Amino acid sequence: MTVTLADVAERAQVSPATVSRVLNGNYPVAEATRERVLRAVAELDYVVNGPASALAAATSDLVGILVNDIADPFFGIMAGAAQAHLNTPPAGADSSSSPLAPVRTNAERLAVVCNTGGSPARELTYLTLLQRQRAAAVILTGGAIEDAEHSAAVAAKLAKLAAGGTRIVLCGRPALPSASAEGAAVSATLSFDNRSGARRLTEHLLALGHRRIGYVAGPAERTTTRHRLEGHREALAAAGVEDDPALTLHGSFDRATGLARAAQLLALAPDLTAVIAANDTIALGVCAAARERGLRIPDDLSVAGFDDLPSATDTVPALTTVRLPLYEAGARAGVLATGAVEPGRVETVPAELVVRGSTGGVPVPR
Amino acid sequence: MTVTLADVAERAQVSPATVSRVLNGNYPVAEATRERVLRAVAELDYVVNGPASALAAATSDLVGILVNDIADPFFGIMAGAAQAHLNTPPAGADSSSSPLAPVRTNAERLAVVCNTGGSPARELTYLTLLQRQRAAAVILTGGAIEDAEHSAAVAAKLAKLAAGGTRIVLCGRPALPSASAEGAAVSATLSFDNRSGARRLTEHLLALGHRRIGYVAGPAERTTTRHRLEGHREALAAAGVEDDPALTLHGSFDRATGLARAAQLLALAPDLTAVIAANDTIALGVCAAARERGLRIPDDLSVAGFDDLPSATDTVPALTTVRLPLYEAGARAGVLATGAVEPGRVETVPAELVVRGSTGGVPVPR
DNA sequence: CTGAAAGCGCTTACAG
DNA sequence: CTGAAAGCGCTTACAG
Repeated sequence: MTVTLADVAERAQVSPATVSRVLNGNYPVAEATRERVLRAVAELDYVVNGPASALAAATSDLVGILVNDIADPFFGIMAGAAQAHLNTPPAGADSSSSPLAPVRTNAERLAVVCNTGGSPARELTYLTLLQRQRAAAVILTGGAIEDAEHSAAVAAKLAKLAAGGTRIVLCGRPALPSASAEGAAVSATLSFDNRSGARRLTEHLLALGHRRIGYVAGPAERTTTRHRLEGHREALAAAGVEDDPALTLHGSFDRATGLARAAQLLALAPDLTAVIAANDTIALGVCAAARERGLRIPDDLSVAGFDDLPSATDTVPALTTVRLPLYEAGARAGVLATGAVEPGRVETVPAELVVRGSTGGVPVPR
Repeated sequence: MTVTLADVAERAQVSPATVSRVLNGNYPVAEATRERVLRAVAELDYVVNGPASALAAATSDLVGILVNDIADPFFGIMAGAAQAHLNTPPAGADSSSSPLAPVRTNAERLAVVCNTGGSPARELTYLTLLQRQRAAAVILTGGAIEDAEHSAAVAAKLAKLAAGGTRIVLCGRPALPSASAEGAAVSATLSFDNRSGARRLTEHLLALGHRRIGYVAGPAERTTTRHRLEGHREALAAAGVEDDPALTLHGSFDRATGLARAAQLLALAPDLTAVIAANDTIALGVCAAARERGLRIPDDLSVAGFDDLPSATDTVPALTTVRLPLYEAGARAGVLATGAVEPGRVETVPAELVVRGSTGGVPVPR
């Protein structure tokens, strides 16, 4: 019923092998033959059978992109950028004029975004599914879960994936120990400089005179949460400011957390003059909590976020935050997932302080 | 090198056929045999070869979700919901206790999100790639491009996909003519009631006394754009209010469009008392433009959006908008993509007016 | 309940 | 430059 390669071969009066060669462009084929085959392909509206091709060639063109939350633009921006750069020709190559250029409509890599929803189990499940599909590459985005057992399971899975020829790229996730077998399996790591960014943000607040600073952190078990919190604490320690544990509250990386935790913090410690959110989305909730309490930003309360998502400029005033070049990082991850890199490469993505209107001086006591 | 089903069979002292049966749980197997096989699977850390399995069984468990912009939560919310409901057991089934329950870690469907970026060519490319993978289902989300040639190409492709056994679900996209072969190929359509929602929104503004209403529309060639605009115009016509073509400007569904177009509108027609944005993201840009011009919302200018994204409540004041149950719609699409439905089903997703602080009475002339 | 065997639709040495 | 043939790793009637 479905048209197969054999049908094309018959119509073009050549062997299946020749059709395969024309389609893949990996062997020389006489121009006249080539044209005959292409005409037959067009006439029969032939579409390669992906599984059969993947089985025979022992490779596939599937690239999996794992994200923690697909509804969060933090991940959407990275995933979209990665996907857009998966088929970027290596610089200098001019495939359009090469006589061996593959002609498949399907020469393109299929970038697929897999949403773990932050669940360790689903992360592993997706990795297995991608392993099963013999994916060409896997890009893991965002922070990792810090649970010894889970980390070991992921590392082991990545090593197996790599052993099977799948390229692994970490984007926004700390590098695995490079000495370990698992670390060596990772093709490339783009690690975000969360710690430095967070430190600079807190230094900014300290410079403005703030001493009582609330902190709404993300899930306790994520690397992103820990690194940002550590940067914050480093800055406090360096300035000799007490780090009151009661001023740090954990939650999810979402608006609801910001709203709830900020409300708690403000009720608990009315002397707070600033609240730092672990990311911009949480910061939106913090701003909402401040509004509910009738606090003006930044006159009564300074608020800051992290990431510099597009929404950071939609609050009034706009959010002071730490900019992470998410699009650029995602794009780079896409290139690394396909290009030829010597494994084990680690690049640090810089985090830049962006001061806007939501932070200001310490309110004068009334 | 990689462990195959034959290796498992050898270790478990059974035939490959038996291993396959245990793994798929589609044939009765003696309990003792079953256990032996499972032990061998675990010991060898066996992972099914997806392509081989798909080739032999002539099916795959890939489900493609096409989105126009993965960085936009409008799509992220739907895609995430769909993905989360792809493996929902049909109501009433209790698979956990069935002795025939498949034991593959990989029984799950692999939901993959494909980002077209709004490009017609990429939409077609992805459909071909999914066809090539013999996808179990394809969910197309968001508005369609209204270009006769492209529409025909998509419809033809969908018909072929369906002929190959792929289930097709449209979510947030108008139904194809049900009489046509292509329409019949679509398993289910969830069409958003954009027109009514838009009409109700404009009626709300008219009831507040607004007569000069600007409109920042989406891309001219998308169904979503057209339907929302038609609803707006219906309301104007019904109220006998002139529809000044100069007050409608087109752009993309993004913040930058809202900012630029609103600035143009306000410069062009300073007598505007309200601006409607085709979606919430555009509305954020409209609000920014109003701020830049020193206009207070809603005292000087009423602003409204569409979709009721989470960000709609982060503006100050919160955005009046039209709520689309995106999560619910995506979840339903996920269920329809896997469950057994008689093809051709069409469901309308209601759009509900949500009045918040960004719209108010007409400003008193000063 | 289990096995032997054919077949799914490609790709790729191996010859020529 | 082209073809015949083996093989990729599964699944599934067909027998028993």
